[in-house]
Amino acid sequence: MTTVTGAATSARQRVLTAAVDLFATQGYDATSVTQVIERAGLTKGGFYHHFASKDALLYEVYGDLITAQLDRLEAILAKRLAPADTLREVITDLVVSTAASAQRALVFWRESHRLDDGHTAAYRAARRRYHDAVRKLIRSGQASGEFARVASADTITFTIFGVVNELPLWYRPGGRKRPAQLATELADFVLAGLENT
Amino acid sequence: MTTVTGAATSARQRVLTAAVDLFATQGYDATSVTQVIERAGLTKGGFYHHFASKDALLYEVYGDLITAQLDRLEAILAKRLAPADTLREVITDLVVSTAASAQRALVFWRESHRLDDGHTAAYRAARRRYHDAVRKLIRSGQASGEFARVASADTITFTIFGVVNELPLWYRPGGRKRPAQLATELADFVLAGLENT
DNA sequence: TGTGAGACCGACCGGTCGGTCGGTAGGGTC
DNA sequence: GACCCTACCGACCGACCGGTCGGTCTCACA
Repeated sequence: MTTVTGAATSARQRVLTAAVDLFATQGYDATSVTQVIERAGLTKGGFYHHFASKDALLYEVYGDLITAQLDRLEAILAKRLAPADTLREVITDLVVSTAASAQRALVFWRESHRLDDGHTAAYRAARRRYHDAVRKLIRSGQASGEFARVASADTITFTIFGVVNELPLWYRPGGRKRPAQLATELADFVLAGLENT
Repeated sequence: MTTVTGAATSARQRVLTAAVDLFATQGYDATSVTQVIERAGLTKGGFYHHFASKDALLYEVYGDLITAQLDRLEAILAKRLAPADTLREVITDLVVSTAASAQRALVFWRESHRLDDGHTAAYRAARRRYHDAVRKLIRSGQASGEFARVASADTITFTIFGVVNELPLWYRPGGRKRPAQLATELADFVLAGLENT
């Protein structure tokens, strides 16, 4: 009922915004299409004119976030910096971009297990691609002797993605720490753990 | 329909087992009571004879996992070991106990946002208690100079719980690495990052 | 043999869900 | 003015949801 947005935003955009809000706070299943359209200020018919299904909406919520991250990953790798510098840049980008889209990241990540069909298989593949790149990076750093072998590349990779994926759960945009500072701290900590003494 | 269990298991236990399985793979909302009872091999009436509601079932799934973890935390803290040794024991217990109850941990943690009522507020409090204890431990280690100040205690705490909470997503009981080894690697890595050089 | 209690059954309830569809309002084009 | 197309409306649909309830079966104990 209460249309939140101003005059000029498109119905489609209003639906997306409302859906992210509701999905993030209530979860996907617990949010009805009716709730979404009430907040977005349109009707069932209008909704289904723009979106094929409720699932399609969830799919779109995540949208290009992961692919944009992947693009920037490739750009960082292309610079061919030393492993430590590469890893620092990768971690920083992950933290900053996840914090910037915290709500969307939260929704998709919490709900992604429901989406094993072809639609989202692409997203999961992208996710794995990112994961593999980081692991390979750590492994090569360990092979060259730049990184310590204190733990396996797998475990360290899971650790990095663990924090990053959970970040939407505790990060608050207005909080004391800026994303850039979080990123620096995390990179410092990870690289300290990898330091070859 | 297909009752998975043998003869002697109680209906109540069969329901719990079936529910954890289904919740873990499909999510709580997407799993109907009918699905649960079909797998457990009883009927609606039987289910509601044992459980007050579907919510109560979710509540029970997590059961005493977190409180048992909390008890062991207190036991470890009571030993009053050096921060590094304490942290190692804490991490080991977290990893091993989470791996041992991976499915249950996954369900509760993914679904816990739905449970803001009094029932589960206690669980969230326990979780926070654990979180605070680890942070305090790191902070005191940093204050005494045993740990490096490479990153804030907050960030390091979030990192530890990040991996642990995500562990149910990638850990496979039959996998190559035993939980104890994972725990050792993680503790090694964290402590390497905290080492004061 | 009688009786009471717990375990369990299954038809049924009101309500809500995601999704459909015939219709309309308005603007661009010829 | 006739036409189409896109955006949007809202009453409606069948399916299924969580939960109820009167009843049955079994068995311990009297």
